[in-house]
Amino acid sequence: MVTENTAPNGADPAGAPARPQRRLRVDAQRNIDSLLQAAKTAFGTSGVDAPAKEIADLAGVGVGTLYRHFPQRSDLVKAVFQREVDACADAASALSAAHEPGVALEKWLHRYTEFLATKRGLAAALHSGDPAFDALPGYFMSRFGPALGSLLDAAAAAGEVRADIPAKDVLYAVAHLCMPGADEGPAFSMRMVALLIDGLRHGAGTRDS
Amino acid sequence: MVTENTAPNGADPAGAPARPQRRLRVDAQRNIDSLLQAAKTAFGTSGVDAPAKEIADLAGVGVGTLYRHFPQRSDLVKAVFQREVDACADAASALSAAHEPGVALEKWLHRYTEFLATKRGLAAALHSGDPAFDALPGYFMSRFGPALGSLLDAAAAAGEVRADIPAKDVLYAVAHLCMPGADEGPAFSMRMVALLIDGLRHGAGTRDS
DNA sequence: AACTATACGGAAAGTCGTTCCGGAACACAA
DNA sequence: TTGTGTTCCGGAACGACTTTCCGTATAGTT
Repeated sequence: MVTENTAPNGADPAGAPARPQRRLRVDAQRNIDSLLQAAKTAFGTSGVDAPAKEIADLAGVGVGTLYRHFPQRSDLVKAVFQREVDACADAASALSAAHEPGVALEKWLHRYTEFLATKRGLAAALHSGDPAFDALPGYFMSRFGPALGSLLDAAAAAGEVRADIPAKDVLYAVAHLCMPGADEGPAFSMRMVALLIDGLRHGAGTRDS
Repeated sequence: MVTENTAPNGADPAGAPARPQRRLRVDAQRNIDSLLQAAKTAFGTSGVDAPAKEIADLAGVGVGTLYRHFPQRSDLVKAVFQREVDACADAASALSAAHEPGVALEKWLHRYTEFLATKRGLAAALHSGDPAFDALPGYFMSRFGPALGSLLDAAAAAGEVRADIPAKDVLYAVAHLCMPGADEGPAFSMRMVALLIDGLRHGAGTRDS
């Protein structure tokens, strides 16, 4: 209670990221940014179990600073995850403003695929049973669902894609495509590819096979 | 090369569990059994990351003994996993011999569900990208596929279930049902439940909906 | 400029995984 | 049973990493 945690956000991951109660000192904010950037990089190269020292060094700060802002390791993982989810979700409206609906949709799906590609290690952590991560899948959907939903709606309104596919299905389909584990086998992936290529884009009203 | 690894089995996980080249000393075999039992328990209570000391204490041996038989942590995980897969798969023929085909199938599915329930933590490890675990999903299928297949065939021959459902689909369906993460949501589970209840058991020839 | 609250850095302490080796236990033969 | 060679056990020792702690440095304020 005394020294209130002034970490990036004190809000629950599922809710809107509330503004911190007290404004952070500028160096603190800068270090937090550096840490998140460094953590993202380190997670990519050394996995989510990258040593704290490695992350701190990469960020150019001491380990004490890391633990000041992210008392638990899961806090750092959550923050990185949310930051990247936000970046990817926000890209939707930017793309939507800069391109035709169909193009925006296509570009965003590529962006989303990139996002998934960097989450190979994180996915395992998310499903590891640690209750600290319970809220993240919900956050994932709450951000990506509407983001893709509006792209899909716009494209459908422009007659470029069919309108009967829920955003959620597309999100899951692509997510499964990018998970080459031994889950469903190639057949599942093929079905999903078919859904995306054949079903989504063309057939805005007609559909064979 | 000099001191050949005399761990539980030197065979590849996907193949048949070959007999060790040299016979183990009885105390060694006993300790291996204790370790596997202890590891199973510890994995259940503390997750797959349970401290080595905890497992060794539970087995009543020193940590040195643990590392003698399972030089890598993944070796222990693999051994526990395979042992439980084997136990569950072997239950199929036992049940088949002791019960009517329909009952045997039902009982085995319950047994399989139990198996999955204890693998919550293991599943995360399996998909963590560690190449040591790459072969396990294949082993999983190579044991459970035929086991369930024969149960399914027998039940189908007795006219108690329909014959057009591959064992693999049932395995995946139940596996998904038992994974309450944020993967597919309740709708997916419902579809799978429907497949199992409605599709599998009744409708051995007819099917509504 | 002086002052205070906040934050930084890295040393130190604690925890856990892994290695190592002296001694105990086993298997086998006589 | 006793002897002998081999295998195996146990836990201390070592190293890597996580986490805490506090003297020092700096941003923000008057």
